[in-house]
Amino acid sequence: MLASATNLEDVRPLTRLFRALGDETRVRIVALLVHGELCVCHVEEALGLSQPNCSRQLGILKSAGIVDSRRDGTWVYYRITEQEHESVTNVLGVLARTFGAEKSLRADHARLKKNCGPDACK
Amino acid sequence: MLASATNLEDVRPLTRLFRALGDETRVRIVALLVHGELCVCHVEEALGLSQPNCSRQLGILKSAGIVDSRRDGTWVYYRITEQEHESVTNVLGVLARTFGAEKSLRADHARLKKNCGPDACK
DNA sequence: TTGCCATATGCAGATATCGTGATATTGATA
DNA sequence: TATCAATATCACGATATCTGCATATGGCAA
Repeated sequence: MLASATNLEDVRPLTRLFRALGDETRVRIVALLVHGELCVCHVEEALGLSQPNCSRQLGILKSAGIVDSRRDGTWVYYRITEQEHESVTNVLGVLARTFGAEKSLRADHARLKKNCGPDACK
Repeated sequence: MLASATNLEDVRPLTRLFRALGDETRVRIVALLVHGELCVCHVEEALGLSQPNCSRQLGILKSAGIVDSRRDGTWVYYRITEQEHESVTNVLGVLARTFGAEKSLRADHARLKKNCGPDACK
């Protein structure tokens, strides 16, 4: 039976990914994080998001397994996670190639990251 | 300014794609169509969808620009479309590689397609 | 401890999405 | 023309998503 061949096991991880990325803000966040980890306040500033909204979108990406976070004092840094499913890795790879090529963005990103210290936010 | 670097023009086509694929049923449909075009009734049967639902999902994929359709008599055949944006093509390529590798699925698909004639449905 | 900063979460209203049953449309055929 | 088969759409209720405001948490420093 065909229905069983397209089994849900194969489809679910991708659906989960797509659902999480089905939002302009979150795609922009991932496009940023493709260049390396960033703390919340800089994503917030870079994309012009409100603090609660930024935190929430990152939370959604995190619970979808797309990003992970580490705490450093008061700051929380988010980065794109290593993936379990190859197909998911590949889709994220497309994003990396699509947005990773923009040198100006990468430079901005590096500057932001460098400045991410006690006096960097606000 | 960083916000302008991650410009919406780059992000929108991908967001549109992800949004359309952020549903299990639609990923399964795309996984089927990766092997070639199919008429509605066979997608319906293969995935165990109600007729209105199947037509609706295909409509959503179509208005998202992921699939296209041609009419042949009473039947309407859907297929995956050539894409304008390279990033979108690449994501669909991942799906093709992910689901295109399943030989059994492809065989089922070929059989279904072959049977798609006056007496094939129901 | 107190106070402050960065981040997270609860709540609420507006909006969007999903799936179903009923109905409309379109094309082939008699 | 009438009729049937395949597909599309409408109307609806149930459910989920999005975002702002207010508030809570967690860490640091005085």
